[in-house]
Amino acid sequence: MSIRLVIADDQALVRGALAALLGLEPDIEVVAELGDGTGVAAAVVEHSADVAMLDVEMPGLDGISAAAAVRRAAPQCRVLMVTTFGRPGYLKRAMQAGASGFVVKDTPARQLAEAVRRVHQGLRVVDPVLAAESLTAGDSPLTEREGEVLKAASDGGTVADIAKSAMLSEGTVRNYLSAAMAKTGGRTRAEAVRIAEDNGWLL
Amino acid sequence: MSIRLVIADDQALVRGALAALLGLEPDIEVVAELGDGTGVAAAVVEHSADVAMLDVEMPGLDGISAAAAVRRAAPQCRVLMVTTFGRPGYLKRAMQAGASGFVVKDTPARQLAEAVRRVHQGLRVVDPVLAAESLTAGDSPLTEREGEVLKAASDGGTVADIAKSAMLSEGTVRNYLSAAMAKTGGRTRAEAVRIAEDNGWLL
DNA sequence: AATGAGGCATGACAAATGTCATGTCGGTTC
DNA sequence: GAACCGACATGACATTTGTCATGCCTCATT
Repeated sequence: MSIRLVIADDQALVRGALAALLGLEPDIEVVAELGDGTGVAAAVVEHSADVAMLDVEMPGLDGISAAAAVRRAAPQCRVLMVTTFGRPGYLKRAMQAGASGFVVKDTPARQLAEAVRRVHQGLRVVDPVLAAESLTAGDSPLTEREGEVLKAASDGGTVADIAKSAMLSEGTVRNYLSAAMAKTGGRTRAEAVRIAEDNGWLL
Repeated sequence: MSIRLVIADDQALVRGALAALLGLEPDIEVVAELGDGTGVAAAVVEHSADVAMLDVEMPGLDGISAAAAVRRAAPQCRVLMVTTFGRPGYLKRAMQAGASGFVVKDTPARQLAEAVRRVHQGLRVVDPVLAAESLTAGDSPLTEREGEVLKAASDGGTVADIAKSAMLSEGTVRNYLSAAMAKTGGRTRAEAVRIAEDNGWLL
């Protein structure tokens, strides 16, 4: 009885490579490949998949939301997150969203297949380097609103824009940005955005 | 006589996938794989490669500089650029640096192999979608200094930082940023940076 | 019930940023 | 050679941004 696997990744080349490499394993069968997160839960149900391998960064529905959707729609299906960048914050959020494993993309193919098997058996798989970083970097220090405002700022809008879209006074927006800068250690808004992104605090 | 190919890409999975896919072709032989741009020219010389396949975004030496280095060190070796994002500006700069081809990563494997062959024969290969975008978006409107300052700003530094590192007065820096914003159409520094990056004007 | 901690929200003030008018230099055009 | 154009460079001025003191509200603790 082979493991039925669904793969979602926006980069066609990576998706194809993953499918080809893992499909070679005798005990793994790739039943669906998706280019974004929106259809993942449906595909899992349709093909009664055992494991879903999801990229964190995807257009449409992001990987973490997709993971949550999969868990809701098919609780028996395990989720293994695969990511290009090892942002520590993603790890914790993915786990909270119900993922069973979290590995980075340049893991050797053998270990990827092994990770799929472990996850299928109900074990947890976490890249050790990332786990260590996660402990060091810890959670996001930003409050909900702070993160919200900083995310809006990351699109390059002015304070006035953000204030309007978030229904806040301009002063309040500045205050949140100021707090975000203090907490991230950045000296400018742009720096704060960069630091928060690098740590996976924005998504 | 098979085509001797060198592959450089920072993502191990992609690099492996490219090597595996292209190595399957009977007339292509992958003689070296690199994870960054610094050693590419040396590897090309050492293995007397016919074609170098380079990613644009790489740590260390970027793909475009690496392309130029390859052309200098081994003029008979053709360069094929492969990129994740189709930034129009990269295309032109890559061509000026001596590349013979430019394709995006989610091109089907067959066409990638075909692109390698065409390049090897001395033909030029350009992704048609990208070529069209390149004509629309055109060249970077930024002058040398404007680009330089905008690039410095993209790292999140303050005006004072940039002024010091570029040996310019603060007023001058502000002026360049202002010009860059006007030319990109961005209303803030951050927006200008984003637009310039998306168009491949910064690298 | 009182206390205190923390998130949310705001406005006044200081500091940084963005805009503009101006000037120099080197190359092109007439 | 004169006139012109564009890139480079600067300082003065208006606008925007970042900091701070303050107040309100909720929730957990005493």
